[in-house]
Amino acid sequence: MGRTPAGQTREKVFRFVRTRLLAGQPPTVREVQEAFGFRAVQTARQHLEQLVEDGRLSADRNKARGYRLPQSARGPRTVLAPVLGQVPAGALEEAIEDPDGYVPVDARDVSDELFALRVRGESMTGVGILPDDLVLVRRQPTAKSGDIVVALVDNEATVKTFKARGRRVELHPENPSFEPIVLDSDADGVVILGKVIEVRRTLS
Amino acid sequence: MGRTPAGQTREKVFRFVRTRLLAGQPPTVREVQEAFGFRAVQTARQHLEQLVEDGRLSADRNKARGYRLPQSARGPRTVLAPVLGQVPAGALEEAIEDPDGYVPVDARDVSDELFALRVRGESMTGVGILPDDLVLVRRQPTAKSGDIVVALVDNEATVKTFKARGRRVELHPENPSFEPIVLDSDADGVVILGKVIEVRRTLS
DNA sequence: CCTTACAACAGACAAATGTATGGTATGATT
DNA sequence: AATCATACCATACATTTGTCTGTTGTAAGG
Repeated sequence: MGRTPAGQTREKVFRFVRTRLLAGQPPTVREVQEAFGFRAVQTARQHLEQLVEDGRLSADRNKARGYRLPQSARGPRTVLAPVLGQVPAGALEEAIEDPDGYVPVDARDVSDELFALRVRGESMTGVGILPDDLVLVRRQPTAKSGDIVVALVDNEATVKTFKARGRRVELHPENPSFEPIVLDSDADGVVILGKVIEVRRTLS
Repeated sequence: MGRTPAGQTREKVFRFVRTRLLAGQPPTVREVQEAFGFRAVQTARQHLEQLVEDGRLSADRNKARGYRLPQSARGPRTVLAPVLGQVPAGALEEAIEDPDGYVPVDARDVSDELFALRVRGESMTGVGILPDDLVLVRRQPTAKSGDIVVALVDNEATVKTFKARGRRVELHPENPSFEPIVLDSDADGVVILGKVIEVRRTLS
């Protein structure tokens, strides 16, 4: 009966199970057994039970593939946000129906409606938003002063800093080469699509 | 025996299963049965089998909780990269074991080993990498000239642009207020932890 | 030497779960 | 009316899988 130093094998078992769980395929006790070459089911089971006792795993008793990650160890809830290429006039709904792809996002609030947009132009370089960056947007019809928003101006989606100035609304670029857009909040000229909550850039 | 319009129930079954799968908890046939109040296991099974035949699901035969999402219907393969707070001298392995959290990443290559690091300092503002940004890093021991890398200098992880200059290695900041670091590639002074493949910034 | 603790093994049982066979009812089609 | 397809039910069976009981070997401490 080969014997391994204390706790060493258990650590590997934990990683094996965690990997499988994160991949969405909870393992059975016997799959753990085979993965480690144990000749007895019970050996695998003892490790698993010990991990549960240590709080590193949780278990649905008497259920097939019943081992889970406890709430604490669990990763963030991930949702997929559609990546939109073009957002022609008001056609946000349709654009969301036919996205260019999806990106995974850590869902803080599952009720949030998210989408992603690729940035065009250099108007926001001053705050580190560069051309071709991807902005994650939470849909909302209004914004607070200082928020970076996606707004529909002249049938085109644009990323700007939102400023409320009395009865007016200003959309400020963050680049001295560009001019602010000033609009009457009553006018139909301005439509807030949502607020930018994250910026992503892929390198190379 | 109540009867439902053609295909209507099946659609709901599919959504139920998909939701469970995305949540990492594959359902059993009987769980589907109960979720829809079928009085026969077989009813649930027929729906599931039909979905498999339609290519909307795939199945591991004779396995508990064996229904899966087929590759096509699956979104981008999402993996979770550990977010590291501190990376003390060479202790990358240990740091990965005890992360501050995880972020979802679209895994182009599953074999890649990824981790995330929070940026400190303003040395890379020139390329839009600001303090408190999160950089996603693919572990690799070498880099090409021009790559933005995470390197270990004086027991501290730092983000810089990598430049090979003959027998020397240079780590360039992207901010005129900072000085490049020049090192002998032979010396132990430089350890490349990996290459930055993505930059993320959360707003507000 | 004795005790204790741990890692692993062997064999068996029972619950959970996938699968099969045959039947009833309803609607559409011919 | 006859036929066919679909949705559903009832029951049984076989495999997978979780769980239990008891045992062996090794290491550490008294």
